Amino acid sequence: MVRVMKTKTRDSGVPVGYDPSQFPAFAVTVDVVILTMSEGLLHVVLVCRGEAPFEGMWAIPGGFKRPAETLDEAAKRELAEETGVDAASLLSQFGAYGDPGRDPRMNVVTIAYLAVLRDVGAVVGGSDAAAAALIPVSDVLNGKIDLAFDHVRIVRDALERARVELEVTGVATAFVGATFTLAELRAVYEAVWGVQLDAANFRRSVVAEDGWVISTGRRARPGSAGGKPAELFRAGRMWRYGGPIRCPPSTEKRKRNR
Amino acid sequence: MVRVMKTKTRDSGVPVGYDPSQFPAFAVTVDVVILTMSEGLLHVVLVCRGEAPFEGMWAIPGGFKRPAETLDEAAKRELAEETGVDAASLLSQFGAYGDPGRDPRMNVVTIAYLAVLRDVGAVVGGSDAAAAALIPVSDVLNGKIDLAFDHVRIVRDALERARVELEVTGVATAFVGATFTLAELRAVYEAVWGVQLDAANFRRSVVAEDGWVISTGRRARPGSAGGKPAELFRAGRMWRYGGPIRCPPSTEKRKRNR
DNA sequence: CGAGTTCTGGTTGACATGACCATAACCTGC
DNA sequence: GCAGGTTATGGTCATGTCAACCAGAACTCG
Repeated sequence: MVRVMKTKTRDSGVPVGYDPSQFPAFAVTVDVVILTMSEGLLHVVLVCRGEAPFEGMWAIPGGFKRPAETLDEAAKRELAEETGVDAASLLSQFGAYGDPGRDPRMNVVTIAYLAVLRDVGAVVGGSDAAAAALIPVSDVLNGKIDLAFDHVRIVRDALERARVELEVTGVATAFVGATFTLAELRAVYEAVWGVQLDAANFRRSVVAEDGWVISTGRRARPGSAGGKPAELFRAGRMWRYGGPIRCPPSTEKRKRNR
Repeated sequence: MVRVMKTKTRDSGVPVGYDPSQFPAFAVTVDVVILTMSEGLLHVVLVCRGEAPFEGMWAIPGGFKRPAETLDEAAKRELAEETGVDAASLLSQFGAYGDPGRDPRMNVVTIAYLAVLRDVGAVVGGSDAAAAALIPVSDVLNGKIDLAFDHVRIVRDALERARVELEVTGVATAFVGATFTLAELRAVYEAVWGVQLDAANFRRSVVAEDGWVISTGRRARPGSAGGKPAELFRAGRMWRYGGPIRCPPSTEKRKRNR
């Protein structure tokens, strides 16, 4: 009786005994893929399951959507509960997963969100220390660490989303601290895209766009390896259409161009 | 008891009396925004609701997800039931909507899909003629036609998705027939993006990419206005990364470049 | 102080893109 | 058949974009 489009009288394909007035009940959950940079590598926040099924396996943090909250609010709540962070720099929905049998016990449809954090220390510290951890995404992608349910696929899709988000919205500053050097920012692009970028060209592209990064006048302390101290920037406004950096074309296309 | 991450013992923020072992039940529906070109304008397939609430208003076709099918299968089924089309050229999920109160009767979470069709005649004909119709998307966007539930927002998001899809996957050929002229293809870009493209440059860009369109050797019959008969093409493979045509930069940026 | 490292600006050549013009091939109306 | 309009298609050219590379500046470490 609910949301049934009565415009179509020929509802063939309906299994016998299926009563349209009775809608099937689902559990709706919200799962959050939390990405962050740590030691030059892209990491994802995972929790260790304490119950069956998949007991002891790693999984994406998440939980039930409540009837009185929106999906975005549910994602925000789950993120806060898991990491203690109130507002992520980025929290965007990127997919829904409802394959039958993805949860062996019942029908569950989950709405997946991508979150990007900059404050790594607070993440692990703020959560219940027992089971939350930062895992390199490469370990998840290459199967070194298997995840519960269909969470490997969800992480894979989240990374794909992060890649395009990085290109079109310029979310790179969400990964780094309040002030950052251009090398740090460049490391974000290189980690998410898996490419190498020329430092000089990167600087030109980023600084050229007005308001994308703002110089603080201060300088960072060089690392132990020495080198000229880098300029410190802070994030300007994010872009709606087109960030300053484009993902370079794939190698085969590059070769064809020569 | 289901999907509860037991890793966090401090589940503050949980309302008193909330029993985690009892998950809230939701109805899960799948709604399909069907876009097609008709008379040079972008159109969307809508159905007229025959029941309360929103009786007599236009709405996106959709229906309940069944426990035994995936979300993609549900979208495919709804599309087939509504239009009689078995396989759309494009059918991709683009968002989930679960605001409380979006359906006045109960908790409904809907997964929204974007479909692109080429065969306009079969769409309206194959469906129950009573209530399905092709409506120009402009009428929906500017509020000339109001939709049931939050469907206006869903259509808006679908169009936005179509815009980026057109740029990165080159789904333009999904809008036109099996064989088409470059003018037809160009009309798709112009309608979806709301821009004007130079015919000569468009041809160059499209033909340059190998395998994107394939010449059939035949020629179309010129319209009543005359003109040189256009070459007929058929669609090649779709692109995974980057179609041949880029959306031109916004006007303000264009002016800045001069 | 010298060697190594990192940052930062400059140059250059290849490529992509948009604007515009010219011509070809068709129609309609006379 | 011919004039004039219309569409398709190829050409040119100026401009902007971008990657690759080089060189100097500024720092640390030994």
